[in-house]
Amino acid sequence: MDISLMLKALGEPTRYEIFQQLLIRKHCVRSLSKKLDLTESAISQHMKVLREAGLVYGERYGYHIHYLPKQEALDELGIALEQMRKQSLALCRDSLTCQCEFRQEDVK
Amino acid sequence: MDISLMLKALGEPTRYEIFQQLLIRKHCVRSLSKKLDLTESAISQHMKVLREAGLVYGERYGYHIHYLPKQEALDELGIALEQMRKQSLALCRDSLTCQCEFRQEDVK
DNA sequence: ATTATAATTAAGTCATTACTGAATCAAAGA
DNA sequence: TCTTTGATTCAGTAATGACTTAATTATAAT
Repeated sequence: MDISLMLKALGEPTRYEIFQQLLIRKHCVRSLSKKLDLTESAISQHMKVLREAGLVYGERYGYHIHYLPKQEALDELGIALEQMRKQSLALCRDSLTCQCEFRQEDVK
Repeated sequence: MDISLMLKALGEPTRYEIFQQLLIRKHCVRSLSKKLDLTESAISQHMKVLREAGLVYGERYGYHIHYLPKQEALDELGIALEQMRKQSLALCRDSLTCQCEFRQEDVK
């Protein structure tokens, strides 16, 4: 799974809001469209992005499709972030500096 | 701190790459510019976005400014994600369905 | 003070993308 | 099978934003 792709999907404010709504309860496209005051078309397109990032999936109930967050995606994201957190802590401890190999004379 | 803003900042592939580099060691703008093959101007603009999202900060050493990740930001992001993970788990357990209040006849 | 250097800002361009309305599709229910 | 309904796709538009070059700023070193 592609962390960068997930972040890109969630980095769009409307999609982040959609995702937050899905964490409260499952929603169909129309329900989200009403709640966020956007066309069903717009919501559907956002769902596609979220789906392709592996963040959500849909279950059909009669006429509706209920979308909900994908647990494994959140697990993966959590793991990735925990790793970053640890890397950052290590960096603080070791205080590795950039040697800044490049001076102006090298540039031209 | 604004989670959505952080996700937006990291959601851009180049900025994500920059941030990954900063997790390895501190970098100045020129160093990143060489590594990612972008102008210093472009890097500087990305740094501004990352800085304003609270994800990085800079320390001056002589002529250079060394940028590095901000620990608290990663902590906050981690906490937010852990909460999402738990919400998602609860949702699975309770299987709260969308009532789908809106039918076609309501729409027009 | 003057000079050197890295970083930032400004202005403009091009590509990406979020959105709408209309048309189409796919599954459900009769 | 035929109809209904929700979701998706298509085509086009407007806004956003990533990037470049050139100009400017701010700090450091002499």
